[in-house]
Amino acid sequence: MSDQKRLFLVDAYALIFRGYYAFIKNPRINSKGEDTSAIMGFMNSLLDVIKRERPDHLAVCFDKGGSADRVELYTEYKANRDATPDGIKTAIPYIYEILKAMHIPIMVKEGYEADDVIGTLAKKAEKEGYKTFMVTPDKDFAQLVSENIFMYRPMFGGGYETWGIPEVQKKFEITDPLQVIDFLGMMGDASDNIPGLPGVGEKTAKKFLATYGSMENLLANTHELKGKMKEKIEANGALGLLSKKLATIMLDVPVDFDAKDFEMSQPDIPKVTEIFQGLEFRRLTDNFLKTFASVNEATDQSKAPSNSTSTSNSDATSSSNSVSTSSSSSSAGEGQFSLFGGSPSESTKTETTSEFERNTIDNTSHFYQSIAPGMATTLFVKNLLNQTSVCFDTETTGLNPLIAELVGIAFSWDAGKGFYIPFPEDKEDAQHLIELLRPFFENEAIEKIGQNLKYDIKVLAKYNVEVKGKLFDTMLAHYLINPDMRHNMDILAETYLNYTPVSITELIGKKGKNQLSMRDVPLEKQTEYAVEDADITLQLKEHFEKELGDANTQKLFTDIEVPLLRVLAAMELEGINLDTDFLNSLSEQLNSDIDTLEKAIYEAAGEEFNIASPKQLGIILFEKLNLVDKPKKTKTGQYKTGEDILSYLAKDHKIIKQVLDYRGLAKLKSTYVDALPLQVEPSTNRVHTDYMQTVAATGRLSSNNPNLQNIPIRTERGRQVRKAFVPRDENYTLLAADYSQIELRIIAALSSEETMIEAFKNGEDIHASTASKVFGVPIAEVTREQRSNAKTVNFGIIYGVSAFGLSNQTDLSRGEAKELIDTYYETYPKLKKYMSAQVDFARDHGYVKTVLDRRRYLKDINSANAIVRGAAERNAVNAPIQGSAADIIKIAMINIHHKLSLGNFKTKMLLQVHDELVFDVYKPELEAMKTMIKTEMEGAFKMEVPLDVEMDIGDNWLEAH
DNA sequence: TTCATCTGCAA
DNA sequence: TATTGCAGATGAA
Repeated sequence: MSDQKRLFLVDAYALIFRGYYAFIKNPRINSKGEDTSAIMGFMNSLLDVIKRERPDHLAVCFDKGGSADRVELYTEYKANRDATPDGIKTAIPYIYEILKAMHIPIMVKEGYEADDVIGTLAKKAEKEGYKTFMVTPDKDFAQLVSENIFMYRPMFGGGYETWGIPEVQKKFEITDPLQVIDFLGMMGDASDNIPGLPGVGEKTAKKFLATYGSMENLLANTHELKGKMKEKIEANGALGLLSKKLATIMLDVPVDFDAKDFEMSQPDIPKVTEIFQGLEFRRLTDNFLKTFASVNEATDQSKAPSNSTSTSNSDATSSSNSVSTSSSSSSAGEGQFSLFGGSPSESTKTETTSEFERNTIDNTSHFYQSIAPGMATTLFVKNLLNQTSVCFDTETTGLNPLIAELVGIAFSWDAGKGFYIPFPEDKEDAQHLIELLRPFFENEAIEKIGQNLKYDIKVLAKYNVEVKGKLFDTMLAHYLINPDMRHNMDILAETYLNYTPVSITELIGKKGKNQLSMRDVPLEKQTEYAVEDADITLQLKEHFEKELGDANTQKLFTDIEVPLLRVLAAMELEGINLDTDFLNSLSEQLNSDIDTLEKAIYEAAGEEFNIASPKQLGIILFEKLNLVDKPKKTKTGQYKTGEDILSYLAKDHKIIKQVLDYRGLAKLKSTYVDALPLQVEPSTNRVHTDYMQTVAATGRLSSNNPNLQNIPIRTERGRQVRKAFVPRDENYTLLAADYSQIELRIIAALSSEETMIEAFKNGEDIHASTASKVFGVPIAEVTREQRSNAKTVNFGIIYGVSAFGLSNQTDLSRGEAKELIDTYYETYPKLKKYMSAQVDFARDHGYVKTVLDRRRYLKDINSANAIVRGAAERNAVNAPIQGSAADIIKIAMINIHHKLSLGNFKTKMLLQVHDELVFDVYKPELEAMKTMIKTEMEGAFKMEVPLDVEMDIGDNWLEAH
């Protein structure tokens, strides 16, 4: 490191936008209803830069009034930008105010963009011997990079990358950073509306630059090009030169660089604190205070380390002494920390080394420590067992719990403090170590806290360790607090603790080629990361425990979601047997049928093309064959070729049916027949789906890797796939049990619509019954078509269908559809009343709820935008119904799982498909299971309308229906 | 390689 | 201009 002075120039708007959108799924709203996401995001980045780099010179640059010069050159410049979101507009005055209070200079020049201001300042500073870092994610700045000017780019997932000349050369495949201008000029920039050369994208631009070096040289040598490309470029030379000008950052903005003005100085701490508190930034305030405390410290020492992590070694003997001391006086919870060397400062003073190296990460905000193997572990576990509530987090070699190996486990039971037990690679040693921890995990009296405990439970199950006792899963808690948001820990930490944890990407890199395994991460970093996660999770728990508040939500959490997590873990570990030979032979049949259709389609089209490409297919159908006068287009301007559109055209040309058939078979083959066998887990020879418990806003589960909730059933060909799902072996049979019309029963019960309730009580065919009533014919005389239309309305009602939607869905005209809906509501008046009551409830309370008081918040219910409001109103009706059905089957699953384990049955519950459960039934247990499952499912929730479960068994999933 | 779009499967 | 999901193929960047 040289003594060269360092200047940091921050591209304010770029970071503000970035910060704002980072929170877009979980916007930060304070108690005054202000959206503070943009301010928070920006301040996080700014403090992060200051903390990491401790710049001695710093300024923040804004745009003002756009670039007069560029707009003069090209009126369309940035013309297609969406309006700045309100959340950003309102943030700007605050950010100005904060920067002023922080004594950070704000650079802004009317009629210039921040790019130009930054560029000009960077070049001036360079002349005065400064090293400049441009803090921005915007790649356009790469053109300014020189020996003394760098880009300092925040990366997604945390961390920064610095781009110097070599990085820019590599990234853009050029020799001189100035060529970035030619690059941008050639390929254009959609976000700035810079046109670029038509038909030139990144690849071509790089190729051109490698050959010609510049835009001008390319245009002078177009004779060397050929074909369409030659024509296009020759015709658009002027456009290319214009684009280059637009992409050039100006270096002659009338601003002065006077080093004194840019020196970092002590902020007005009380003022900043006051503003932060007004905005309700609690953790950010702490972070701010700490950042400036450490900046001062660093300044004092003149040469500061680049981070605040320190390592020290100390021996196990000293800890063992402390252990005996404090376990004899194990009353005070706080005192137990003295086990491992007393207060942090005390522990770091210990300097004795031994083979038991210990890793202590200690800064002003936290104290994290890894536990050496041997004696220290035993002592640690002893301490662990004295706790009543502990947060833990497993670190493993991968995401698949069936094959993941433990790399370490972090524990925390006191905010800001925690411990990490690294695991040896050797399997026997690892098993030996986990045995030491078994008494903790299997202790019924200790509450276990975690984020996504289903994962940890599955990992530990592979080591034959059961996690017993009360559980608190922060992810599940937040799912109940606000199901529409996202629930990953990093976002929760940012939202609720104003804290940005070390991201996993920063630790092990992006997925793909060079991603590290957690094992390759140095112990110190593992400790910091893992314990931080446990620490944060613990703090989130404190937060959510209060926020779950409402007694009924507590109950839903404790009695449903948490117990269900164990049930799901068991089902996922169990997996299901798949007959891959069967699927392989199915694949071959499909192949030959697809081949035949393909040839027929090419024949009918008169040329070969990619049938699976909607773009190419659209051109064939609507431009070549001119099948429709005015084909519908998608919002991106492509022809719509969806099944609903094409099926109307089937009579016009034989190619349509062929295409539809082709699509059906190709879909079947690629999505199911060929994909499923690849999902068989080699170590178990079964398929293990992963149920997501916190994804669906209504309370449903979702399934992935693979998704076993969308296996075909409606078409003959498709349902063959179900034959591939088979029992464990010949001693077992598959049993499928599904709720009959559960959603309609729920809406009937919730609305107290007697007519419909009676029909269910009498065991009538509900769709025929509805048809009989709305069409005014005796139930025995209902035609097939009438029943089908009634069925469509019955389902449509649940989703809030319109006459338009219904007419699309059926053969009815718009008028007929409207009439049908009107008659429907006349037949079932209370249903209509119930629906408006739900919407009213949502307007008044901002949420709707299910039978178990699961809430869904509908922020758009009072929106001025009719489309947005309409969607919220449909949600107000649908969410309680779909959600209540989800609640009910969850109850059944928990009770059934409980009965299965109590009775030590060999029968296992394998799958859940929203209203259906699938079991691998041990044949001798069949009769008992039939009774038990039906009883539990039908008895899961009592309503005015009885629940009805249909079940069947078979040698595969299809037969079981 | 990554990402958005289109399409289509289930309840 | 019908709810909730997941995922494959394509094609642009």
